Amino acid sequence: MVRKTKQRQAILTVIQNAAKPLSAREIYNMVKVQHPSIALTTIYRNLDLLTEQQVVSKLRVRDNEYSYILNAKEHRHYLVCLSCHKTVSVKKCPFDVFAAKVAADTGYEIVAHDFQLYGYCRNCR
Amino acid sequence: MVRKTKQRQAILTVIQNAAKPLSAREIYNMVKVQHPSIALTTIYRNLDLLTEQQVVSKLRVRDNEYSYILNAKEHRHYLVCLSCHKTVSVKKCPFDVFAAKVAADTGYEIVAHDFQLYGYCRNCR
DNA sequence: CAGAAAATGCAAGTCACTTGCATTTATTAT
DNA sequence: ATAATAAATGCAAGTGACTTGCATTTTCTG
Repeated sequence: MVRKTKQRQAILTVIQNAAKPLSAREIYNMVKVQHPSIALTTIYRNLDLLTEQQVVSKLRVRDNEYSYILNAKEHRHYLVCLSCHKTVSVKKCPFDVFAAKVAADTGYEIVAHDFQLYGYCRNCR
Repeated sequence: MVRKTKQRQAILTVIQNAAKPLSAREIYNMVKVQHPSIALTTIYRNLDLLTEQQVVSKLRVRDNEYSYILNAKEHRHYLVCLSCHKTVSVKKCPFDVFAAKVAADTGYEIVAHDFQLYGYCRNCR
């Protein structure tokens, strides 16, 4: 049973209002303005929960560096600028078709995929 | 100037003889048999170097969990069993065609991508 | 409104990886 | 070969993200 807590709502509000994907630390700092006593633990626990519930996506910005973004209605992938971290989403996931073929070839049941693009945005080029 | 050291060669040998991708810790444990005094630091430094040189690929098994695999001649992607970690490679990278379109749509210069499939192998299903 | 379960905050812990630095070792120029 | 020098190593300590245990607080349900 998942309860509606002030902390959880504050975290979600921050993510909803963000112009870009935020790291756990950034979310922590922003939520702290309204909830000075909130613990980092709470941020992590809620981000895990929200990710499980598919409310947000945990996005890998680079090795061991993740940020969170509100989920679009449909499955999305992201293109992250290596310089300024500006992120845009890619409309269509090209892999659903591909996945079926790989499954047939390998005998694996494919249940998930990661796909992430990296580059430089117009400004940073 | 990159030198040929015993440690570096031992690390590479371990990776070459491995039947599956190995984590830094696994490599450390295996190299230690021949080089008991080797430091974990050395493993990490060499894995970074070998990755830069594109001798090996750093493969993300899951969040914050990486393993290393000898590079094939060509660009590859991998399909990892979530249960037993058995890994197979996917022959063709489906992304090259897709990339040009995304670049045109977004104005980004795309320099890298991650693509990883997850599932269950025949045995684990 | 009471009781039970869920969530929080705090402190301490873990784990992978990094850094600084003195020492060793591989290459090179002699 | 040998000495000079630059790279690589090993060790110890540090970092940073995230986790865990536990007592306390809060939400929800009956």
